[in-house]
Amino acid sequence: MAYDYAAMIALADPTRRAIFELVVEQPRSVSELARALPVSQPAVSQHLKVLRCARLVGMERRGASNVYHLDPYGLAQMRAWLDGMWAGAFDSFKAEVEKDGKGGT
Amino acid sequence: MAYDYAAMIALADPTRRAIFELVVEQPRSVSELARALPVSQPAVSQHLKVLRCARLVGMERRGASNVYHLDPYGLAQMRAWLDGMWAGAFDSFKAEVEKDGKGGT
DNA sequence: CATAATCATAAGCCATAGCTTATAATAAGT
DNA sequence: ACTTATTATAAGCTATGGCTTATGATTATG
Repeated sequence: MAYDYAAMIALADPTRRAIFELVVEQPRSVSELARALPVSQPAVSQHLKVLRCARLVGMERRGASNVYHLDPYGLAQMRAWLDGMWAGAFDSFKAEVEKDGKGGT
Repeated sequence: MAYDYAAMIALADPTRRAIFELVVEQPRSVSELARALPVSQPAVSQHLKVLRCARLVGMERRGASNVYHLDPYGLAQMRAWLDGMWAGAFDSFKAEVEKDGKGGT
């Protein structure tokens, strides 16, 4: 179950980050987001699609509005990847130190 | 001291991720990396520049070779951002629950 | 000193990502 | 039923990002 980096790719775009942070603050509809940002509504919808595929946000219909909310899954996945990478990095570092350390003080 | 997302942007590219993971595994020279990857040496150098600006990797001259190694700073920064986002998300979630909860069971 | 090896930068090419306008679909209000 | 509001998708434009080849600088090697 290799990590597909979708969340990271999604958050690499500044507009998408802005959208995401607004949604994290509180659930918001598409028009709300579009009004709060310097881009068109279709642009927002396109970005929301990417965020949704990365499971960073989820949707809920509310009348004619689509209210987007945070989906913790994407961040959790990302955190898991980071932790794994961190552990691996630490192991490498330790191995490196041990190798160099044989001639040490 | 706002997070500038440089690490996230850097890791959004698949080639750069491959380079980064090789470097995490163990320190490697540019030519080593170029030989291990299906891209040219200049491409590798360009990617390493981005990774270095994001403080994901560091460099050390070793004769005519430039040996790149992991720099924990970038990952640490990213983890800090993630933790902050996580906490914020959790607060929002809590606030949301409390607001809805007033009419509960 | 001459040759080979290693690397970073420059210049140019091209696919892609993000934006726009236009439009169709659904829901609410009158 | 008609109009208004909300949203997703389609089509097209353009800037940008990643790749290439070419080249100059630095270092080891003979």
